[in-house]
Amino acid sequence: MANLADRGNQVACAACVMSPLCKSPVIANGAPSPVECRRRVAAGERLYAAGSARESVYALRAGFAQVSVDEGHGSHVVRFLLPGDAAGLDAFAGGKHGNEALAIDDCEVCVIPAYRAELLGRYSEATCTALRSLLSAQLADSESHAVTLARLTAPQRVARFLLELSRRWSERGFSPTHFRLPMGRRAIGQHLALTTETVSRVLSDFQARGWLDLPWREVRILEIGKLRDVLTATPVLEKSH
Amino acid sequence: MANLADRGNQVACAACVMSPLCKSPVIANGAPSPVECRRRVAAGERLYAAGSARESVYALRAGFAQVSVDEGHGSHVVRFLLPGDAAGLDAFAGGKHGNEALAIDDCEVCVIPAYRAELLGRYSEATCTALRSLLSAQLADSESHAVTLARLTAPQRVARFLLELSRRWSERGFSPTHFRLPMGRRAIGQHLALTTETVSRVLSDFQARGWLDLPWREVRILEIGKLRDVLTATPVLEKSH
DNA sequence: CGTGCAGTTGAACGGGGTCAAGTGGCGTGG
DNA sequence: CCACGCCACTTGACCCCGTTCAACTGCACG
Repeated sequence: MANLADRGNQVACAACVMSPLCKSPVIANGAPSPVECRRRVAAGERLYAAGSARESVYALRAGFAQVSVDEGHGSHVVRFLLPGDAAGLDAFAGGKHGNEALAIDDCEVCVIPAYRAELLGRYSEATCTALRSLLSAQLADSESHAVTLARLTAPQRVARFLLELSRRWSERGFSPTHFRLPMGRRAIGQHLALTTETVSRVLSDFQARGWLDLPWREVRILEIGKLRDVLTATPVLEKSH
Repeated sequence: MANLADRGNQVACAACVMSPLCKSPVIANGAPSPVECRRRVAAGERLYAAGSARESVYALRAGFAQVSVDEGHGSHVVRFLLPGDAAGLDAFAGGKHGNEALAIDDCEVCVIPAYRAELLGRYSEATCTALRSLLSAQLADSESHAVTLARLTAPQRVARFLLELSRRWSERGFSPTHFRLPMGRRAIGQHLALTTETVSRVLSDFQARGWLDLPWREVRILEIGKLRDVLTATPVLEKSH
């Protein structure tokens, strides 16, 4: 496995959504760290499998991963994980994971057993609240993604996808206009409910218009305003209200 | 406003997802009930508006409502609320509600201020866990809905919609084959990412095949197995006669 | 009555899926 | 070293499902 630090994707723990847990004040008072261990996961391997017992949540420290669900109609990529993102939160409800997380790149993850997270929450109201916030934020994201699938055209979906990646990278202190795009066209299609062909065509089109440059599994956004314009153009389905 | 009990949709609090909070053992020990008050909301009114401050979560005691998001591309109905369902959970993260809840029927809701829910959670681990479960379950539901939008054909979406309503009504002790369908075709379309015309056509088709009977804003499912077949059939539907 | 909205149904269009062929990078083995 | 196969991606041609546009029905309410 290559040296992960070389890839330039490693983030400080400060940018991690799980930092309220790791930095919980009760730890200073002797409570154990929520992180049981760090695991390396090679590209193509799973962080956890669908149907596996809910035991832990995961924080991605380095690398790139995707969370997908498969209910028998083909797999749908629910979200992509950047360093600092959490996965496996869905399983606080039942006993089993309803989705799986797959490493796209070689990854390094912090394994946080659920009982440890809950233990911290019991002794620190702030930590408990942080855990709820995390769930709540993912719920809002998920509902927002439904809007993408429900109401946007193919070019709008791709534009929104790129703009969201741009925002997420810049939140982590990286360039909002030039970043890696390590997932394949197929995975992008499974995320946006498009075929690989359509994803490819739209990206080619954006590139032909001079809005993007697409080196191998990278993006360089040249005209971010044009991408935003695509999003604000006329909706397709019925107008509301 | 009509007598809600007459509608036959009122549920015992035992079937409510919020009952772990209302029935929390710490209340027996003198803690206050999480329910601040009960409110009546007339059909067409909002339980809460998008962008309003996060103050409370809501449990639907009677009636029928829908949760929708509008990000400027037209509104998408994220889910329909049956008696016993909760709404407003999305806002545990930020300060504002990202979606709105609209009463389809005349409704009665329990208003549960967030601080009261959190207070109960602080003194009862079981209650805190119940709150997490609720969020977690809605997240799983939301991801599952994304699969509906991403990978199913129009007849499959409608079939799944009906089967899910059937399951939810039967969980509440009502008939799984005969229930009210109080939302309009437009709202169903906004939920499933279809036009009203398509929803209407698919329902008419199901009815023509003898799988359903559709009195005014009701459904009577006659061949529930056929609806399940539609969902499991990978190949395209063949037309009858 | 007229006006309005919800629902149904028909006809035609088009965005994106499907199928198919072609390209280029990369690993493997001769 | 090149030959070969593999796979991700691209591009073109065609087609189908669901949208769009439009007409019509029925019920509610002034």
